[in-house]
Amino acid sequence: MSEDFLLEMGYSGLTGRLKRLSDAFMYQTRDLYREYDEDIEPNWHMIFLLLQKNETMTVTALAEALQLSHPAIVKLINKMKKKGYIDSVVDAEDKRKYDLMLSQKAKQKLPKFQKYWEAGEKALQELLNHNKQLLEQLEQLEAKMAETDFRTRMDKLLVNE
Amino acid sequence: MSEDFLLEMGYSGLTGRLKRLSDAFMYQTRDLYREYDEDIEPNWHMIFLLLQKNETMTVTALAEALQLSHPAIVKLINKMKKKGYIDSVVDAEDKRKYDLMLSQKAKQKLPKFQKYWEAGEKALQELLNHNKQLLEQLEQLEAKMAETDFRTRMDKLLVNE
DNA sequence: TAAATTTACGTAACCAGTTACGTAAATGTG
DNA sequence: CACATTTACGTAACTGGTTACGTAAATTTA
Repeated sequence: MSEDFLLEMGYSGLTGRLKRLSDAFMYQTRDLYREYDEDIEPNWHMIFLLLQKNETMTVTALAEALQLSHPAIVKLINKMKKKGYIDSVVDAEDKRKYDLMLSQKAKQKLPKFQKYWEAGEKALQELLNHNKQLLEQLEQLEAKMAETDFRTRMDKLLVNE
Repeated sequence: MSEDFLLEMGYSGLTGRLKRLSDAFMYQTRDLYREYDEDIEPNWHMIFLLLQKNETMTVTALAEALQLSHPAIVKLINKMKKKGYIDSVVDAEDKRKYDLMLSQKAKQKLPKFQKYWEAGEKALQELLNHNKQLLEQLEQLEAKMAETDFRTRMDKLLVNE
């Protein structure tokens, strides 16, 4: 038996391999943060960047930008608040909304965090042989999924069989 | 603001995009199974295939073949047992081990399941434009990660800075 | 302007993984 | 052969997502 069954399985193994890879990146990044005693999580990265770029954003705006569900953002934000990285105020014009922004602590720590993020980016570039082929392939796949998603394609294939 | 921040972020967005993609495949496949009233989960696919190929396997053997932790396999297997797809007997020679195998129900349902899996494979081929470039790119990435993982590469880059 | 609808956010319950720890069986060793 | 070590599996607690449902504020509409 081979050492990696998913690799053997060609197309059918793809989804599992994507999962394994994304998990590996996440766990390894988290390990590194812990080793360096930083109380941040890997998936906060993009939240930090978005709030750095946009000053204030709402839960919904973050969810759209990252294409996650709003409860996912709520969970993230609550943890970041608990650690003191996020401040929020009720929106003046729409009391349903919270305007989220980086705290002083976050702004102060950002330069340090940036070093980790840069290291991550460089490590990724190494892993991808400094070319964007994988990125481009993924972009094509994402575009195709946006046209007609996996579910719908399976459905059609099952019906037309 | 762009509609997809991760896409904008190049290398840094990659890990999030892998996560999104693998989640999308999983959720959409699960939806399809539910629509067709099949009480199976997406991640059982490879377990079914492995047990079809190998007759009996232990928890550890499955974990190695799929490169998952053993508790992950235990959880999977318990659910599959609960649904009656897996039988297990204590190994005759080593009482710590369970020999896992497909139940009669599983064997009988396999041809039906195979149709879903084939549809999934075809849908994936469509999404990949019937070429294996993405698979190959991923394989290279996996090989590089096996050489020196992401964590170690980040570490080096941080130290040498 | 009153009522219906939509939007923003929160909560609960679920699924998929992980690491850390514990126990019992098998194996290695003095 | 007794004891120490390793291996196989199980359980608990955690992270990261999801969908489904509820509530309050804003907006639309009759």
